Amino acid sequence: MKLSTRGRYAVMAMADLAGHARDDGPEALAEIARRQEISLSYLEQLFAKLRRAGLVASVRGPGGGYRLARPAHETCIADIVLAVDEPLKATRCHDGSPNGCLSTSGRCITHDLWDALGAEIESFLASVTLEDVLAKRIRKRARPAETTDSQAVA
Amino acid sequence: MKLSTRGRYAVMAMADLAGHARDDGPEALAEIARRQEISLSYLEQLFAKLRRAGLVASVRGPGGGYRLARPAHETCIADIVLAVDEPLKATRCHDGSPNGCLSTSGRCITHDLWDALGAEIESFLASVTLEDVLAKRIRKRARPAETTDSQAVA
DNA sequence: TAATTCTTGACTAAACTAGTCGGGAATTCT
DNA sequence: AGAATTCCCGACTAGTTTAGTCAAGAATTA
Repeated sequence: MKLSTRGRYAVMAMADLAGHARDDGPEALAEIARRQEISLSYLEQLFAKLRRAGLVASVRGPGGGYRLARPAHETCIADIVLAVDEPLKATRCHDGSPNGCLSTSGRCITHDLWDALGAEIESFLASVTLEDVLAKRIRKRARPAETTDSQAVA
Repeated sequence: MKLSTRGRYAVMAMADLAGHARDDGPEALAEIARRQEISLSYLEQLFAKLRRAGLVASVRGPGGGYRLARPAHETCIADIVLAVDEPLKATRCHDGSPNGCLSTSGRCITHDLWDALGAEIESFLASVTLEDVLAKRIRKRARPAETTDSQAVA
């Protein structure tokens, strides 16, 4: 799971689309571009990927545009990010882990750590839907109490 | 909180240092570089930042090297990553959020989302210490049950 | 047929990553 | 003192990624 600005632009645009979807009428990219202050050509690239991933459907011609392929409460943020941010090529780890292990031979000391972090991020983003974002229903997950005495950090 | 390979290299090196710390004798960077297959010059850059952040102490001259400034169970991963990955300059959000909001005016629709994600990542990395990594004591946090019917995602 | 909108591919300036290189300063050993 | 070792620091760089631009084309509607 890669986290880049591209993914964030995609989520912004999808949230905008979800918010402006009026009964079955598609929304033109130009409108989204204007509202979200993203260049149209750049948005086109993002939506090409979102369409290939099956997250949006397109309608051509005048009055055309894009609409969500599934309702907002069934489209999660992880899907969007994964659609536009192609999985990072593991430069070093040859252990099949896409989460950033850097050892050249076998699994490195920190392998499990990055695995766990990747799972953490993905599970969080998979738990939030577009509807949640629109409704500002973002759940901050409470942390379970510490077992070791590691210290808190800003 | 930025997540780059630089941060991962730093954590690898710190874990190596923690694992090879023998009673008060400092460990030379050259050894860490050799074991972890990281270029020495690059490691020097990383340790310069780690030293400025107060995570390691240096000893010059023959027999010198670096040692942890605090015991391994008091050094958390978030500290290490924050020390070497300087906070990303917010290209767009002017709302003081360092977590990736992209709106040019005020807080955008997805502002809270990235805020929550940043907190999630940081809280996870703050909960893991170097000792945990060495002991392979990585806790995968269980996810609370869903309240909405958002779907699971690979 | 003309206008609108999506679709695709090639190209690009700026920034960032992951380094390299060269010299210098502190310390210890002989 | 002098040499070796190790940290310290800044400048430089090839390659990649980001965030676009530009141009042409295909589908649809009026």
